[in-house]
Amino acid sequence: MASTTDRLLVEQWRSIQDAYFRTSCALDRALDAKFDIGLNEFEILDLVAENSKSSCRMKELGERTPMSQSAVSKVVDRLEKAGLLTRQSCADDRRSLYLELTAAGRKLHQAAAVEHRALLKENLA
Amino acid sequence: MASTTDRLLVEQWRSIQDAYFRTSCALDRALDAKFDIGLNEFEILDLVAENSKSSCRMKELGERTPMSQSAVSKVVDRLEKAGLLTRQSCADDRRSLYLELTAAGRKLHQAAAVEHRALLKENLA
DNA sequence: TGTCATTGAATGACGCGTCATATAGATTTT
DNA sequence: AAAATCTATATGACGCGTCATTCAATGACA
Repeated sequence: MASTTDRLLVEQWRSIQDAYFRTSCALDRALDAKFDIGLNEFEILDLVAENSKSSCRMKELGERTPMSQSAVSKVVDRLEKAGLLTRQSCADDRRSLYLELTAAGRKLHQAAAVEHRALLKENLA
Repeated sequence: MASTTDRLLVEQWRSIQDAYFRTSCALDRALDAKFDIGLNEFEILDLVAENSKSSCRMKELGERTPMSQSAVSKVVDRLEKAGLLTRQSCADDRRSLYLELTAAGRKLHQAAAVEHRALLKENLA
């Protein structure tokens, strides 16, 4: 054991970890510094902005993100408290909630997205 | 804005995130279930096991891992409490500490490493 | 050699994510 | 249609990582 295959695997994994850490830290810091939101907050904003025309959100978000359901719920809490989006009850299923960006949310998202893409470009490949 | 380049970037990033999450969660759960240690604990064990012949550890670990210095300190705390390694003071620089696996630590590391490599093989590429 | 800056490590407060659970509303079963 | 089950979300306890700070030991420099 401790074959060269294993060593290569471990090295590959470490470099993935490293890349992931670098990128997500860079994103997180920049977004926090300039827009006062964390990376997860931005990603939820980004998802909501992406399909700002379809159905009951919370649920869908859970499917489009690796975050757990409760994490999403808490991120949305913060975004709502920050006045960036609203939860609105859903007529056809009163358990569900629609999420909608506020004007402030849309504005912040647009600005932050520019930064986000730029940092991705810098950090990926 | 919202160029196709940007969309591609974002997709690339999401797939990296996804891969990272899947792999690290799988590792974390398996290691915790079978050996009662988390992924970070294993990685420190792995690093210590790797160069079990050289100098003052804590410091070096900080350089070989994306974890912060204080995170490393706390992981080592847990490993020490679990009886898997020891901190030993360093003759030539009394601020530094040597880390050494205990017999139990070595044993657990060997078993866990097999699992770890197997899961990496499953999840990468 | 006495000051001043630097370095290795530990610690406490804090934020966030996870798990398990709770709750209310939907759906199915009989 | 009542009972049982399932589904969408929220919540609280808890663990862990980060930041800022602290402390002791080292090194530099006058």
